[in-house]
Amino acid sequence: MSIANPSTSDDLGSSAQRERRKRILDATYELAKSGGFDAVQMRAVAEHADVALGTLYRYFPSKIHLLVSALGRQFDDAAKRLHEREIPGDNQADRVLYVLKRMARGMQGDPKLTEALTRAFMFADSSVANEIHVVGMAMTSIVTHAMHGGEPAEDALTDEDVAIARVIGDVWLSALVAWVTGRSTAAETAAHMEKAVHLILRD
Amino acid sequence: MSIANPSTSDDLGSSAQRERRKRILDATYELAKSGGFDAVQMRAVAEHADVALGTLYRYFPSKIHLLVSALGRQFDDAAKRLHEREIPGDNQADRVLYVLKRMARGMQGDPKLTEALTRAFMFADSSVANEIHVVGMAMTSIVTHAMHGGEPAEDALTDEDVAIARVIGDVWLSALVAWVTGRSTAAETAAHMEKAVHLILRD
DNA sequence: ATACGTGGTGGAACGTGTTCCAAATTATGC
DNA sequence: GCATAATTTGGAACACGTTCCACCACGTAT
Repeated sequence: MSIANPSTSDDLGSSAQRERRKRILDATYELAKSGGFDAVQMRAVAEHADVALGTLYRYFPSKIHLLVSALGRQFDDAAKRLHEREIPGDNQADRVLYVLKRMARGMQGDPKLTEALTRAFMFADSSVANEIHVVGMAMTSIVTHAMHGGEPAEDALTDEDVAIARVIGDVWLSALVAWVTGRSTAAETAAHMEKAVHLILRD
Repeated sequence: MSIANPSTSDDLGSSAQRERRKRILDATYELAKSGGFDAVQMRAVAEHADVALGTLYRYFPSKIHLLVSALGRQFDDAAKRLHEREIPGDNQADRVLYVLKRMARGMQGDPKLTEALTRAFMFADSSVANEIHVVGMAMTSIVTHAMHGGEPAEDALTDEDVAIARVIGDVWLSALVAWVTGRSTAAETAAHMEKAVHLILRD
């Protein structure tokens, strides 16, 4: 078995294999985007990516792994993009809210995709720990980066900072689930996040 | 269709129907307790509750409805039990933590059950809104009750109180998911909750 | 008492995630 | 180039959630 840990994107595999892996994630992305969680059917993904079903399962041992990996790729991209710029805002709360709203806007632009990825994330069990960890890291990194104003002084991260970022991430995740599952509107979600961030980050 | 809204426990149905409903929820509970989410198989629930599969689906239109209803029943019970007593602790944070730890202990005693109910809750979509609402209400009520020290002055609930309780509930849910899915240990979860509550409730 | 209608029963059937396997293809060491 | 191992393929098969249907049981109005 040569494909051991597909969660870290850089390592492993011949170029043909990296190609296949990318095709699979792209197909997942497309299907999720147009039809949400239910539309990401393993047979459809395989067909779309032009691999056999067995191969798909060799690369991603379950639908959940597949979707969470796709989510990880997306979060990584988002984190990378955000790290390139300074975050506007005069205090931590404003900057964090700026970033969260930015991400929320992106997600609301692709509700089906967001639904698929969020559901998968919430449903994942410990066998998906690696992939989940990637997502959690990206999330925390995004929030702490915003807290610090986008300055590259990332080394100044205290435990306190990380704890705060994790709490905000938790609230964000819950709010996301509520929105994704149709239990609250985008506006309610935004208001709730605003309240929460001000509660947690009282500069 | 006479069984319209089984989420509010009091209404509807002949005694034979209430009986059936209870048997179904009990069977769900037992199966979840011993085998978790995967063990709650609709055929097994039906057999255990001694009803036909079709009948089960008439009472609960999906596995998710079923599990979330079971969760609602459990939260209601927990809320009722907690409302009967005074909550020890000198400030809001202590009291809330007391309650959360109490609930956590209960849940850790039945990890499989907790896993089943939490997964279902996270996976529920808008068609389960009623049942979800019951759970959310119970959760908020538990936290606000703790904040106010168990005094029956529940009328003094401000919007602020409710918002705070909802944020705490969010963090709790995220922490619960992390624990249930094996991404964090019970101790980590407890520490995280402690941190979060102190962050949010600085008396 | 009888007929009617609502709800329950038993079981077949379908869709989709997942597993498995033999054959075909590709990669690797000599 | 060839032998051998590893990977991919195509497709069958299985499990479980869900749907459907023909039939039965029981309470109620006439």
